Amino acid sequence: MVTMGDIAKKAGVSTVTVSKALNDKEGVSDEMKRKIKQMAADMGYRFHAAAKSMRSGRTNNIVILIPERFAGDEQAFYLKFYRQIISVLESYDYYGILQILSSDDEERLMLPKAFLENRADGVIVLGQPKKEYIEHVTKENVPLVFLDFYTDQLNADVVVTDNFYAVYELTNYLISQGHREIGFVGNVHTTSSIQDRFLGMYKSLLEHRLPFNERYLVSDRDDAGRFIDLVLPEKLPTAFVCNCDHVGYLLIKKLSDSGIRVPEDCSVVGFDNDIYATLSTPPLTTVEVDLEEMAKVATKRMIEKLEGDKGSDGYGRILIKGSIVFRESVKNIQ
Amino acid sequence: MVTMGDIAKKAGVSTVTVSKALNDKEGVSDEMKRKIKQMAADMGYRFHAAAKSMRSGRTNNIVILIPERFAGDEQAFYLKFYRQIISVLESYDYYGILQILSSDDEERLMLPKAFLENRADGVIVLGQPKKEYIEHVTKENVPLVFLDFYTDQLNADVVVTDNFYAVYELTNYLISQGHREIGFVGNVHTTSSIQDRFLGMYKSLLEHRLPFNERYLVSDRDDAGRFIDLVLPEKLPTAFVCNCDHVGYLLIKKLSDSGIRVPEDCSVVGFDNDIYATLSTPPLTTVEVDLEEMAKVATKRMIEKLEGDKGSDGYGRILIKGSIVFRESVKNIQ
DNA sequence: CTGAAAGCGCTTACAG
DNA sequence: CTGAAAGCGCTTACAG
Repeated sequence: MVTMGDIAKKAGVSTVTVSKALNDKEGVSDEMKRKIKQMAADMGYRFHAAAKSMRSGRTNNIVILIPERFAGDEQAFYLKFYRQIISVLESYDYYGILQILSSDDEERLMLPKAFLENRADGVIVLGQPKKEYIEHVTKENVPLVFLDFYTDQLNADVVVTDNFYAVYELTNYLISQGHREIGFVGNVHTTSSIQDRFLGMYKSLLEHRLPFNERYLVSDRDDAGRFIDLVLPEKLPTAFVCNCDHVGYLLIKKLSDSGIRVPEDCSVVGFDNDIYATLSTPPLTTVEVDLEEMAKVATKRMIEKLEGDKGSDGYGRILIKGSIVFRESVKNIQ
Repeated sequence: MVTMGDIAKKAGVSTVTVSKALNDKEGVSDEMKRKIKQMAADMGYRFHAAAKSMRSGRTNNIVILIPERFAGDEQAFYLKFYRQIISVLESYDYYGILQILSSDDEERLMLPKAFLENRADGVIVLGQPKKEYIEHVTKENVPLVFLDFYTDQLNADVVVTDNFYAVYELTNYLISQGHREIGFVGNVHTTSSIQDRFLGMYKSLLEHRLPFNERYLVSDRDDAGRFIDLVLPEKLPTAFVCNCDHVGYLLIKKLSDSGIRVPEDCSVVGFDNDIYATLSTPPLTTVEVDLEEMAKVATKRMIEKLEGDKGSDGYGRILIKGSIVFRESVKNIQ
């Protein structure tokens, strides 16, 4: 291993000078800097993060903590999220250490091991852990950002997609296409995302002074989150808002099997713009979440906290806008 | 921050004793160990990875390097792979730092930054980079394991799925179901995986003294890997081996559109057992790759290299068996 | 069983 | 513009 000391010896200077030169600090002549950098390159010198970290007390690593049950998802949504995050981190010279939060560790309120070993400066929690876990981790002295879920903890930084507003807009669109009888597919008691999506639809109906018919509320999963068979109401609305594309896909299958054509007899919209939106026939009008922007905002927030621009104190809940993707699953029935 | 020194002061011993106690080394009375551990817990002591790393010269971090073009994949196959790897790493008290290899860095033969900064002890390359990159990285003094692709570098550790043998078995199965005219869908010049899958089929045909009809070879993508429209041969074989499920899915669509029923008129098999295998009608008989085992073997190999059980020297190419998943896309035509 | 000393590779604060 | 000294938190090798 080549150290600054080795370069110093060879160059006939002190390690202090080498350190200054390689870090482009003042107090070394340009000529000397050039020479030292050249030597470092020739000798295959590599920085030693641990030594730097010892002095600064910072590691430039961030833990990304994903509860186990979200990391097994077929579509790897959270892993894609993680991939966005590390790209942003890298642009700030940070690294992201992924840790999966096992249900065991979640139960026992264990902080991520990488953080406990001082391998990381902060933790981005990606996906909603149990309430007690959130409370516990908030109490510890851990720089935290919560990503993609709410919490009612006051002293928390939260970045979420604007579920509410996106479905509000989506429903406005349905109404602009002449729909007055609108249903919702989803169990509003499983996650706050689904609940907010439901409420977004509800707000749009309220604003247009349209009633919501409880019989048009179709559950798609049990309270534990497992999909159940969809039960269609006897009389159908002219359009369904589905809480996600996967369920939109299943609903269209169900409707087709009953001889009901989409969108001719019934319109359907989804949420996520994932693979199910393009695989269904017809492809779904849906909402695309802005993963990249969410990752960017959450990461920036974390780095602000760590590098302590003290002006940017206080906590915040940041909502990131999604965008509607128009496809062929909605009919204008005006 | 609490240090060993703080604990030592409070306990009235030296840091050496604290270090020994917390690391469960010999030379401290059980009574004292218990007391020190209790104090450490009470005081919220956290290990300091950087300090340990300075002495040992090791970080217990591994870089997982994925070329950019594999990390954008819709199904996030490589990210799922990464997720398996970190689970194995964690069980050995290691951490995985994901780095995406940009085409720029690939062109300029840049080693992953986390490695250059001595943040990691080794690199697992996941997914095939350019030939020049592989050559360069092999020459540098980096502990390396290549995962999920071949290289003709002799001094390399390689862990791949046994594409060849799996498709050989899959084709044997087709033949056992009475098929004699068997086609292949895939461009054999894009990746070594596809090539090996083709050769596995070919071996099975050879063994059964069946000819391979060049007209049954259907290309599915251009040499750059982009999907192209499938062109069916005028006369169809009784079965097609597809190089992946996605193409199997597309082929079945194509056949259905031409009024050809699967499996009644033509059987189809795929590879990967991904979402396309279950989404196609009928669902595909296919090969499931053993991600978990591959991750386990690759990770173990890396740790062996680092912890230098010198007996386990030398390099190897390790093939991991997949398994056939039987579904409804093959007809017995005996 | 316990501890004083040295050192891992670097940077900061100070002196020249 | 350059460098000697101290220290970041820990562990190893040695002495008692």
